Amino acid sequence: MRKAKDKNTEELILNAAKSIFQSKGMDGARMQEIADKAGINKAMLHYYYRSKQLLFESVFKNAFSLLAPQLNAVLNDESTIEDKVRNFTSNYIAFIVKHPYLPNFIIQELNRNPEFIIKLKDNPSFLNLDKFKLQVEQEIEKGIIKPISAEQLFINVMALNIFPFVAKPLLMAFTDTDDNAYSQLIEDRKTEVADFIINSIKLK
Amino acid sequence: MRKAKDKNTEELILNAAKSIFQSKGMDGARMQEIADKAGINKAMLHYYYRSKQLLFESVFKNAFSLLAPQLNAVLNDESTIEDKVRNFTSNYIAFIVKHPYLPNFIIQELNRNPEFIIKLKDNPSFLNLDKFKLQVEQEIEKGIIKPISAEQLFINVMALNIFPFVAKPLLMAFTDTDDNAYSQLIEDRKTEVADFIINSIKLK
DNA sequence: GTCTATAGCCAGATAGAC
DNA sequence: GTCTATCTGGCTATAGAC
Repeated sequence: MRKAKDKNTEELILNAAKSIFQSKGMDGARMQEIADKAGINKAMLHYYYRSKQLLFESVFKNAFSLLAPQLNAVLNDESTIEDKVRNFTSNYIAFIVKHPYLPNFIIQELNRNPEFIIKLKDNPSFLNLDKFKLQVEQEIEKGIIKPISAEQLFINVMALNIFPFVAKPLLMAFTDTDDNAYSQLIEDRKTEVADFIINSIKLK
Repeated sequence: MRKAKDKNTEELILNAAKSIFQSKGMDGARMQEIADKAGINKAMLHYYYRSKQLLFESVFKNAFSLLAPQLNAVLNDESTIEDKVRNFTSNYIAFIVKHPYLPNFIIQELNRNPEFIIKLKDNPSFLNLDKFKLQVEQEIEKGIIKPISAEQLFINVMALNIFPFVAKPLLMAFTDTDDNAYSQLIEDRKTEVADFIINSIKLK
């Protein structure tokens, strides 16, 4: 039975770096703070990852590789659009509740450095919407859903699911809710969002 | 007839700071870069705004005061929910197209420093959802729209309108579009988003 | 592999001439 | 009000002992 203490140093550093980078961003993070969190000294960070930039990239790729596969799995399975929307909404919200800093971290750092995504797109496991597009067109033709562009539908699903996490402080202020009430709002969205989307696109 | 050159130094600095802070964030911005952009030297920044922190706060409050009044105006006018959704969507997207860095800046900096919003909430012109809530309840009762919580509806409207700007690099990659194609997607959303929402909540 | 000490640089802030 | 020059502190990164 392994304890956390058995983790090797490299992993300790990566976990500490994840936590600091995701809450403060590349520019706001301090190597000293990462070292403190990992319980080792600054020199070790450079010994294992050479520079702040390389340590950051390790954390970023690691974070991104958590998000994309889940999206792909849902988009490319054999279920109907309606089921895809329901599964995605419920699963993705549950996932992000466990990793609340993740979407904001990804979005923020991609805005800071948009060229960065070019590297990611080379990866063969990167998101591919082709199958989803085809399916949307087919269901429209069959009269199952109303006409909508697959891209717009995809953006809507992403927006409705992810935005409440990214803009949490702003939305808490606007809706005048505290942390508990806001968590409840989010919890409700696991089904609310799917209903909202399905209501909009489904033909009676 | 005033030329840009007639602007006083304080304003020059604020505009330069706006541009740099909004694209790089508080931590990524450099006073030297702001001075260069304003065409003056670093000492002047401190002469007028004392510290980086205070200069940043001026920019932030300035940016925030652009967003909130527009929201309030739409939410508190006398039109129906449907018209509110249509007006808001079309106007807000047009507004953000002109200030593309604004939403991301606000969201990012509020995440970095969530206590900051407490100061903003004290402002009497801060967003108030009471009237909107009442109106949603009334239209539900009258059978004009389907039952939905006003907060969830509000979050949905915000998410669908703002997220495409905040997550632009990510969504461009996922939908495999270039800058022009993405601008077109956004342009289409001025009506698409309103239709999407109305379809979902309106009773036949 | 892990540590302490420090090099070297860069950013925010200030002093002081004009 | 505006400038140049400089201080001061903090940060990344490395040297070198163990």
